[in-house]
Amino acid sequence: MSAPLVDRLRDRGYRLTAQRRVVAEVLAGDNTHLSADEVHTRAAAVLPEISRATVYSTLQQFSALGEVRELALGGAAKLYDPNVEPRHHHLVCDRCDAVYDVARGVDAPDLPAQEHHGMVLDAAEIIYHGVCAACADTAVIADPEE
Amino acid sequence: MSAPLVDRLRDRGYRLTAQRRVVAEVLAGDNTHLSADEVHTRAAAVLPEISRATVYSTLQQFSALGEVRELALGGAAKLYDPNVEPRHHHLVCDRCDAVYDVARGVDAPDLPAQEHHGMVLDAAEIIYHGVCAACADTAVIADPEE
DNA sequence: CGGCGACTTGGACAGTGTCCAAAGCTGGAG
DNA sequence: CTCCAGCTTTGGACACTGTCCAAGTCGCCG
Repeated sequence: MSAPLVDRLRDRGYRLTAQRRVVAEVLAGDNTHLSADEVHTRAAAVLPEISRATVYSTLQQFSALGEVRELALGGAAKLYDPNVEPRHHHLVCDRCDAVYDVARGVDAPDLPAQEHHGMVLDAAEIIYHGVCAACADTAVIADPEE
Repeated sequence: MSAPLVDRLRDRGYRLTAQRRVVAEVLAGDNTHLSADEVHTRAAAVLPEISRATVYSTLQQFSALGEVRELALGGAAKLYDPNVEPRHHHLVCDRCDAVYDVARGVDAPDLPAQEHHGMVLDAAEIIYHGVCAACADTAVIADPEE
C-alpha cells in the first residue's frame, strides 16, 4: 500500500515521470495536511527543477484518481490529505488554520432524497470549527478580563 | 428582523455609515450565497464610490457579529451567506461550484471529548459534495460512451 | 457647531492557482 | 536498440482573492 501508487498510475495509462514519483513520495512520507506550495518545496528538495505548474497539475490528477483528498478548509490555500483510506473528517482552528483529524467513526447523516436538489451526491464532509489550545491561550493574554 | 441590523450595529458601538448600510441592504435583499466581489459589485450599483477594501472589512465585521456566515466551500472565493438564522448545511457541485441549502434539520453528530484535540469547538459544518443536474447533463454529451 | 477618532479610500502588495507555447521525455512500435 | 508520437514538464505571464497602509473623510458626542 505504500509504493504501488506508481503502478496504479501506469495501469491507468499515465506515464511514469520522475516528477510524479517525487510528488507521490512526498505525499506518502507525511501524514499531515500539506498545501500545494509545501508539496512543491519538499519535492524541490529532491528534484530541484520541478516547477509549480507540475505540482499543481499532478496534485489535481492524484486527487481525481482518489489517491489524495483535496480539502477546502477555511485557509487561503487548499490542503492535500494523503490519508484517503479511513475516510475521516476534520477539526479546524478558525484563528490559525491548524487542522486535526477526527479518527473515530463519526460520520454525516445521509441526506433525504428530497433534499438532493437534483444533484448526484458522492461524499459528505464534516468540518468542526473552533479554537485550538494554543490560540485560546494567546487570547487570554490579550484579553485578561480581570 | 429585516431591517434592524443597523440598530444592532449602533448598539454595539459601530458607526452607521452609508457603506455599511448598503452592504447590509445587499445581503438582506438576496438569499443566495454571494462572493465578496459580487457584494462589491451590487453595492457599487447603489454607492459607486465604495471600495473593495471597505466591502471586505465590512463583511468580516458582519461575520464576526454573526450577521452573516462565511463559507469556505471548494470555490476560489469565500462566500457570504445572509441566512444565519436557521443554521443549515450545504450541497456543493464539484464541477461548477453551485451551492444549495440543506433545509431540513440535518445536523452533524457531536464529537466525543477525546476527539477534541484540546480545541474549544463552536460549530460543525457539513458539506455534501456531488455533481449538479446541469453538470451531469453536459458530462453525458462530452462522454457518450457508445 | 466643532473636534475626536473611527471609517473609508485607492493603490500597492502578497499568495494562490491557471494558462500556454516550446522543449523534453516516456513508452510502444518496428 | 532506435525512433517517433504525443503526453509531460517548464517557466513565465496572468487573473483573482484578499490584505495592508497612509491620508483624507465623516459620524457622533458634547
